[in-house]
Amino acid sequence: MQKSAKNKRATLRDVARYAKVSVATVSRVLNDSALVSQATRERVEDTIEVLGFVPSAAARTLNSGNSRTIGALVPTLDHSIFARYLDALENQLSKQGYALIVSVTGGVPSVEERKAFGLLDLGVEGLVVSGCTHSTRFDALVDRFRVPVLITSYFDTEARYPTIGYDNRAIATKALRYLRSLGHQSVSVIHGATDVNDRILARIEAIREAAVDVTVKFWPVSMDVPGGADAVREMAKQKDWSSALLCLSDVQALGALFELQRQGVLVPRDISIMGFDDLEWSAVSAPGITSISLPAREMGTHAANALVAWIRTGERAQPMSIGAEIVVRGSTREV
Amino acid sequence: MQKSAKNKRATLRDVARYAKVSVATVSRVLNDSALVSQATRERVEDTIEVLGFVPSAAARTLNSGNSRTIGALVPTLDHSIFARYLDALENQLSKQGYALIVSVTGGVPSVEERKAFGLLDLGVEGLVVSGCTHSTRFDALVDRFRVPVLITSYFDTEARYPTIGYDNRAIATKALRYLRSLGHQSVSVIHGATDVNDRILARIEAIREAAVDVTVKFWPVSMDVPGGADAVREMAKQKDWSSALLCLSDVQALGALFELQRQGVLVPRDISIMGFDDLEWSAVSAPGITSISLPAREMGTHAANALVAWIRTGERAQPMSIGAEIVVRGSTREV
DNA sequence: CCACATGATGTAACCGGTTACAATTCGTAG
DNA sequence: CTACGAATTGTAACCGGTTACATCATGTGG
Repeated sequence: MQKSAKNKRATLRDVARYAKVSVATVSRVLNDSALVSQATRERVEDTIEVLGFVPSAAARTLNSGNSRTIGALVPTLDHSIFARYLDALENQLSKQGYALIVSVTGGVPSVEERKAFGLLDLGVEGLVVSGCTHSTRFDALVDRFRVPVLITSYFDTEARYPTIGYDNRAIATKALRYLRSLGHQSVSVIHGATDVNDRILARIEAIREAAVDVTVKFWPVSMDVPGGADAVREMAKQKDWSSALLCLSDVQALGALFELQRQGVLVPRDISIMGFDDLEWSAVSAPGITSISLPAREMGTHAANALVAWIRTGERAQPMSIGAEIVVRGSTREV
Repeated sequence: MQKSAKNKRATLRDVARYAKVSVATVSRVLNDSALVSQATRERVEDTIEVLGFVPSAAARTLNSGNSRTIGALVPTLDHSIFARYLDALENQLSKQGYALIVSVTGGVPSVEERKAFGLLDLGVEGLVVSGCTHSTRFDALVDRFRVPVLITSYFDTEARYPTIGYDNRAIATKALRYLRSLGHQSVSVIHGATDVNDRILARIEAIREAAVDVTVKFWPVSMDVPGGADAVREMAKQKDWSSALLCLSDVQALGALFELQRQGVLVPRDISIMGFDDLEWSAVSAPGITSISLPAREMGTHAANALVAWIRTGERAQPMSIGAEIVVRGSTREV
């Protein structure tokens, strides 16, 4: 094997040599910058084709300084809210020429730090972080890399970074008020773990502190369909029934609904159920589940736009509250 | 402002100058390569700390040649199978030091080509592509970049690239056989669009060609919960009932179940329902839906391992079939 | 026929790291 | 006291592009 490496990719210099022009000319052709004669341009393009030349992203990044990637940190992909949000985020970023690098943190702060470092180390131009409590080490990291950071999934003008998301406290209060307006005086709140999920935490705090004349009891279970069923079974065991169930996630609401049906309890005649997230099947279950619609796609799109604008202009993004609406369906009734 | 740029990030040369050592020494400290005296090392580390120096990924990539990223092409993130698969893929890649860049194609070949190019252009070291029909332009692209490509979501030893996934034909046949074994002589197959989804296509073909003594009728609807309900409504309208419904996606099965309940048809007494994918709520609906469990996580993990091994060793990955099991629940009965 | 504008192309430095190889220092065996 | 080798550290080339600036060939007005 001669020094002409066996199957390394061709470089710009190879093209230049082969086409008998200078590297500058090849570069000009690549960036179709004005001043190259038609004849030369064609010759170079042919050579590029023949050699199967492909410019190196790393080299380009090295002198332009931008990697055209942004990083997203999410607790999990295996939850439709995050998946849908990322779907929209990727879509919008892609339109603006950015690629999305996804890192899953499991909601664990130490993992989040590690993954954030990995993303920054890779040279992402910005970071979007979803719903987790951030550490001072994370902040130090961000300071160091001087990179725009956006927080999503909750809205808080006081936060260290611009937030784009739902005002979880307001939403939760709204839900509780709604149930109260239907006449429910006692509400059982079914929710997931609070230690790794500050969205849930915010909702719970708001409900606890709400100046609404309702007796509230909290039922912590896992954040999935079986969790909702578990909560109902526990209520049955303790013979502790409220007239309304407020599930801080629709998956739990579905589990609760199924379990109540299994036990012969009629919804909404005997018990009303209200969920959060407005997942697609919440509209089609029997009865449909009254829920709070969180426009995850909208959040993703806005986050993409805000972050790219921030990167382009250098002006810090503004916090943005994404509205959420109560979607009334058959699972709740007036008492 | 002097030439000492205002707030550019510090470079390795800055550190060298400031610590009064050579660039080579700084580089050695960074890669904690053996031969640096303790004193020098500490001095350099302090300087790095003081200047807040952060090595540039692009520069590293430029001479090492590897970007430590791999790209994934998926039709959508907004579907739990893909989200779960990516979750596992990211997890496993991350363990091996690779970051995951996600691109969503919507199942459109032209978009797939464009996004594939974007990923390759970014310098990904490998590509994992899920469930879409690939074009010759895509193949040309891959040839050109000489990058390992893995196909997931279906299994086919004849394919142009190594596949890691479910043998959709075998699975579909298995499902049909199962229904036949329960005594069903006529089966209505509810499925999504076939033009953008070759997994569904493979299942349909297998069912059509299966040497099983069953009358089959196909009901194409949208691939979501409302779609399943639509199919049932259409059956009601046409008064065209089979004793069993085979839904090629659990979301459709759920829609069908809800719609049947709404119409007062009892499952499984009047009609049996069987789904695909074994989504989490399939276990908790009332009745639970008999389904085919597709271990998406397992597929993601295997794909990650196979691709990384391929990149490391240069040896083409072997195709791998991921098993799928029938999970029997209350929605099917013997007739 | 010459001066100068204009277009096309080449040269070489630079981006920020890595690394082969040279150079220097120091300890100590001869 | 000298010499040789190990331990450190420095120099400069290189990775593969971009780009400021120099160079050169034409063309046109004076």
